[in-house]
Amino acid sequence: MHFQLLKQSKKQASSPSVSLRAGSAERSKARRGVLTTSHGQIQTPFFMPIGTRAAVKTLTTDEVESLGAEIILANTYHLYLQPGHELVKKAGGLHQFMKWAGPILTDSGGYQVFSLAKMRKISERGVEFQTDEDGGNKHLITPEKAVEIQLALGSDLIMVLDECPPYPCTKKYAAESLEMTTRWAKRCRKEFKVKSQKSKVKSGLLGIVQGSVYKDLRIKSARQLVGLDFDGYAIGGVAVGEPREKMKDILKWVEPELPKNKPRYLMGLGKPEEILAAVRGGMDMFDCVIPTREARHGRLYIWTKKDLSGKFYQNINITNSQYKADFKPLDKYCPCPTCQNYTRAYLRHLFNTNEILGLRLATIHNLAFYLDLMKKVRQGIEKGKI
RNA sequence: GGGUCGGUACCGAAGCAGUCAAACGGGGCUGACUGUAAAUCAGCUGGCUUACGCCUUCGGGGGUGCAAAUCCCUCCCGGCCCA
Repeated sequence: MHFQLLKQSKKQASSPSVSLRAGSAERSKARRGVLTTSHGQIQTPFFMPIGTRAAVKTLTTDEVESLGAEIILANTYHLYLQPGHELVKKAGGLHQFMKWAGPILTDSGGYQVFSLAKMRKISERGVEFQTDEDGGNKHLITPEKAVEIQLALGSDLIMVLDECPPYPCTKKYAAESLEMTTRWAKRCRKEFKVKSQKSKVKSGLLGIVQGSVYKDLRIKSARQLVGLDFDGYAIGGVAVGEPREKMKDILKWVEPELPKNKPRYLMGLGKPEEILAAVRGGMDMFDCVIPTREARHGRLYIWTKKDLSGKFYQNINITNSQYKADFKPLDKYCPCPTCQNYTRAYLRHLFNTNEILGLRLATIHNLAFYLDLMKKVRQGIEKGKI
């Protein structure tokens, strides 16, 4: 794995045109780069559609690719439970198993254990958990195991196992959690160095900065991880319920600690304006369930203008009665197959009658929106406008 | 013609004298989703009102009773059975 920043435009400074908040036109730290993996290059900043269980829900990989995605995210936790990483390995690796030729990032499963395990116990060893999904069996995922699974899957970008503390949490809890996450990160790195030798895929390993909403803890976490020299750094534990302002603060504290020549990944984000703000804050990688999940729930993102100035999009609920006889295309600025071929009234009808096609068309559009957003972001950076 | 069961809000369906504007489903409306458990979850769904509350409803009409969707009489409509 290799990351290279592209030459920045001279007029880099502040960008009034994309200032998200009047009067807060801070200097943009936006970066354009190229991330090279065993499965191809990715232009940064980028957005990763989520294919948790080796599928971007409702779409084929051909479709995901044609919408402009260069990388997708899959999940260690889910694939470990089903169908099992050994089986995926037997299938020739995740890329071959799911017919995705491009790069894949796998999340470690730390977040899932935090968000959805029925019963879990976190200890120095790792995470013990039980889940209904396999009939209530007990599992132990150690940092080493998380790496082993991801290597077996053949992932291009591997995440360390971390603990994602809930919000709110006490400073004491956050501090102890962060220290353990660092120790886990160290173990992951060790395991990775040994085991990745044998794998065909030249994977990268990314550390995850924690520390909840506490400035000194966030900085401490970042420094510890940078000291361990990972291939990239993620900021985790955000968008877990904390106020918006806190997230901006976290970014502001952590970013200066991260090496310039490594990719930065803001995990789980976000709304278009949050991604834009984070790009300006120096982040390169994003993933979020918003476009795909909300699509399945009828929430669609549409452009209100061609550039990224001001309020550039609208988030509508296609099931609203106002679209009943709206025969306009969903989004007049969008080139996606959904917008080129179908009307709002038809989409609403599909949702209201529970036709599966509605979920697909909506997912196609929302992903197109997010991927186009990133394209505009990249172009904007190149022109020094972001 | 006789018998019998039934007619409840948009639909289906509980309730069978007071705690009923009336359970529960569906449908409809609105909202939420941020390292995907969930094609999921939440709220509203007689009228007026922010609310307290008030008003109009349980096929139509008429009774009994302090009080009726719930009891009685009658009419209308529907299902089934017998002629």
